[in-house]
Amino acid sequence: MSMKLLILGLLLERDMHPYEITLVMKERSMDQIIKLQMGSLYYAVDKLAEGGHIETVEVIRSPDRPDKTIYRITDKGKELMEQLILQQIKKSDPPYHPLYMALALSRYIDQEKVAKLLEERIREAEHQVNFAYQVYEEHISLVPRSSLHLMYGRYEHCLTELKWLKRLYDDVVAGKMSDKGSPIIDP
Amino acid sequence: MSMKLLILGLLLERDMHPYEITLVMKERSMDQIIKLQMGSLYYAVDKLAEGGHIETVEVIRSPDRPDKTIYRITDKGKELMEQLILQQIKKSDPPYHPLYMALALSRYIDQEKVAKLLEERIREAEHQVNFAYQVYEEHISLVPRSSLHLMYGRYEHCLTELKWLKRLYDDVVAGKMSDKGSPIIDP
DNA sequence: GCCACCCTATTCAAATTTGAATATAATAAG
DNA sequence: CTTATTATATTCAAATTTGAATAGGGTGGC
Repeated sequence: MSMKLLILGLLLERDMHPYEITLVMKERSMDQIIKLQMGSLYYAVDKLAEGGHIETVEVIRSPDRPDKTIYRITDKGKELMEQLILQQIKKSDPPYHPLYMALALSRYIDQEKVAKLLEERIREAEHQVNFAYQVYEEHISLVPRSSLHLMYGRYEHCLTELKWLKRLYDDVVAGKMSDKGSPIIDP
Repeated sequence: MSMKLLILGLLLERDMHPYEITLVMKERSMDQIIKLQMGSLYYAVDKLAEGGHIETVEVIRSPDRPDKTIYRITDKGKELMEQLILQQIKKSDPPYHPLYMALALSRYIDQEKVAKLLEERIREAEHQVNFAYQVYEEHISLVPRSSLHLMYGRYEHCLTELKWLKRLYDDVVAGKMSDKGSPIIDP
């Protein structure tokens, strides 16, 4: 659903063809917030077009390349956008975290392997934190606060994740993952 | 994938039938970490059985109810488990957050509606934080640290989310979502 | 000058997830 | 006593996501 929302949001600014949407997404590092899968994008565009929420402006044909189909958002599309936004704000699935599951079971396997991988993860998480903060800082005077909240929120979530990974790592190398009885202490 | 991991993990403790797995999941509030959809569960069980990672122990037939098929994990299944755990730790997609997208676009629509929904969200988030903390506290002396990290991590993530929602809410009621130029301040 | 890789643009089959339907029994609420 | 909800157990069609395939053109390096 949030792919549809993204498409509608971008078409609000100007008419585009699907591939162009991917470019804009990358430019604005939106691909960090919503997974950019070509298949899903084209699928969502088709569905929106079927439903009359977006419509074809023109098809650009050139002999060597695939046709470009440029779309525009319709009034129906703008209504759908409002609905989708409200719907998304409303529904609050808890943040599912695939690593949680893996970590709970990780004590059954070779702790050295786990530690190695966690190190990599921590390094990546550090990059993500830095990057997210940079993106935030660079946009302070450029984008409306709604977008800024998004960037700052991403920074904070990444930071929370990083701290968690570090605690895990410490326990793994200390061989404590199977211990019982002691609470987790914040650094 | 993490559904398969969950199934393998639980079958490690004892043989079960799929429905029983759902019960254990709820008991341990694992349904907060991984979405519990019956369809997905049965699908994953079928796939695991097909691949020889789990096998049928017995089928209990009773006249009035559907048959219960009880499964056990195989050696091949234990190997798969190790692989899946390492794989999950390795791959680090950034935490996709569907609300981010919605919020970035929310300034285009009626701010009062947004504020109302955010209030509800905040209330829910508060419950989640409290619940997550309770779950953590109650398990301190009962489960190994690997599981405890999971619970504490969940608490922290929920807390980060809550703070974020509150900042958003403040800006929405102050009508600042379209403003530019000022940084986000932590409370 | 050619090899390898990235860019442009889209399509497709296969895997997976979703959401609801099925059918019966037990328990609770009024 | 009757109606509503919850528990038992699984299945299925439809929607969606994934991951890779396609196919020609441009670009940088050696």
